[in-house]
Amino acid sequence: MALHLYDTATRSVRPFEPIVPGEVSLYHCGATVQAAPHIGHLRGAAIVYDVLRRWLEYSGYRVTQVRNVTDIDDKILAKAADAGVPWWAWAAQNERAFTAAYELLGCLAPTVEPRATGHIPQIHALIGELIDAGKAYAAAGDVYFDVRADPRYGFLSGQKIDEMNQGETEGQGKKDPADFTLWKAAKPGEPSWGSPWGPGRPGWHIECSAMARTYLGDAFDIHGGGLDLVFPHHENEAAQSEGAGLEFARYWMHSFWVTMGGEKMSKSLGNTLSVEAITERVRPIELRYYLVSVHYRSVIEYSPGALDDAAKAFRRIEAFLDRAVELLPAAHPRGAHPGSADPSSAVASTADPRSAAPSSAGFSGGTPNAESAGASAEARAETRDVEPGRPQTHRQVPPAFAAAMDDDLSVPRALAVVHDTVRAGNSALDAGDFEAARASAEAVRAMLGVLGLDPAAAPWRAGAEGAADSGQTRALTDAVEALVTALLQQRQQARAAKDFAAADAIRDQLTAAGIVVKDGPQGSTWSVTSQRGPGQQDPNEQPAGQPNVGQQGVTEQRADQSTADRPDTEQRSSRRDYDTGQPNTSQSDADHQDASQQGAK
RNA sequence: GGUGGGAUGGCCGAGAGGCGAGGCAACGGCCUGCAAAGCCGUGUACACGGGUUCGAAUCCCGUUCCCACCUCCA
Repeated sequence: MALHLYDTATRSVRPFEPIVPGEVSLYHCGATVQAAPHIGHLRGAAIVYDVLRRWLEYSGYRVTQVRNVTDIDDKILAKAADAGVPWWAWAAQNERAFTAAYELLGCLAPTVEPRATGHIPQIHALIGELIDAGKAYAAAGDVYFDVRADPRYGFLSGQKIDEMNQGETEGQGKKDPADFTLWKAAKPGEPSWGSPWGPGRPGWHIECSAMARTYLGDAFDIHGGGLDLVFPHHENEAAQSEGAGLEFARYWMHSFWVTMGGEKMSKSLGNTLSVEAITERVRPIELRYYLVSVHYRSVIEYSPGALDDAAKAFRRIEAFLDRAVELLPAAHPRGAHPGSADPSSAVASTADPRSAAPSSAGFSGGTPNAESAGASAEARAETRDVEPGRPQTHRQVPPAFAAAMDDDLSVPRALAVVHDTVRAGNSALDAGDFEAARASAEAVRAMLGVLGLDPAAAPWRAGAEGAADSGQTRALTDAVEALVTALLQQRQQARAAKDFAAADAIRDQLTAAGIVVKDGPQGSTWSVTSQRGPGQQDPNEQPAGQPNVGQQGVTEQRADQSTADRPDTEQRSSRRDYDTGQPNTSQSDADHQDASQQGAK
């Protein structure tokens, strides 16, 4: 089954057929940078489309993704004025906040991220064409779109001009209250650009029509945005572009909102939740899992309990990957071949100097090529066939996962496949069936990659976080490492001597310090956890309030003999490398993030 | 007033005429020195009332409640 998408314009799921075979042009509305983002923005303006783009790319399409930044509008001017800063400073500051949040949540950089103010000439051109076509008219320095001149007006939202609540704007010179502004005449003290109709600035909507045309042409495949943009924003965009004779978008996608207390998250209601507030409670990757785990056309009613559950569900997946790395025979010395064709190893060895350490415990579940031939044959048998001619550079994903994703991005069903695969992998691990376990681990990583949730991929893996650590933090980490290792060695001796009281006392001591110890056949491992895990939070607490929970650490250390003299130390996620040694499975998914975004102008 | 979306087991959340997605929690078991992790097992869920059907959470009619858009919004 090929990709099917729900199209708002037809209110139905339609088979996706791109204009140009093998390529997809995607435009979706990013932020109007009037304030800092909240998690609703991140889902609706970024993560949903990031997953779409990743799935399209996985499916072999070349994707051109345009996510705009609207950096001039009434609210920006008003809020900047309130704050006593220039409007452009206000816009830039918020844009940075959005960018930081997108990155924090592992969103790939779009192909281009154009700003409205960078496209004034294109806007002028479009308005001129609309006037020439008799679809727009100038009045006292303003230019309006003539809604009555557009027979199709309302096709997207189902609104009828005459049925609408006409709580309309101050329309001096408007022919109809529903007419909307293409060009706003300058008011004193406001920024303005010269134009054929006098100085002014673009109205809302026109910038998207102009930018979509600039980067994607007269017709493009998918237009997306939050559901609340359907009307008037997208309706008006379509009217403008079609009015100028452009075909515009073939599919319209709309992501649902995030609610809190049953109501849409919004500034005016004050029920807004910043990324920062949430990442006090869970790690960013866990927040992403939460946001992604609900179908994009369902509302997410935020609750701390649901967030915690999601984080736990994700940790289960992660734990399997860790376990696989730990238990699978390590025979693929990471870092020993800096020139390896495997990008993940290249990234690892440059981004994290510590990864140059000789194949330390738990670092690799790789296997020599000889036996992986069989494994990959097996893996292939149960994975999706990629269409001929499409790049086959990824690990492959189980057919059920692909089917779910193809069915209007049914991520919840896709995640069920992930969890099923995790269970199968854990069973295989228990049974000592390494080939099956390896295949499961590979499949899990492939699926997570599509969702932007592969813990070993770029934004989440070590270096990034580790490198930001100060020397002092590093020293602290080293100290903890040494102390825990020493205690664990004592405990090991006590256990060997069957002095379980002493052994348990040590474990209790560590537990009290927030360190969880796990005994396994290969020795004990430990990890840092907060004393009050997310699950123990009062579910009724005000989530936007002061968070008091530390991050769930994911540091995993071996405490067996080989660890004692291991020179490198680990900080939380710095040792995420789940490469299990499949030959030539390049991780293109892991690479995107490294290409930094040049596009924003 | 117009236009949409929704109500699923203790919680989250898929599904969409027959075969109980998945996760979290709980309980029992296996494993473990004990834990942890993992695995196996355990739940007569589909707002309410009618109807269609051999069969309905899924279709139809009605009812109740919730939300969104029609003004800025991801």
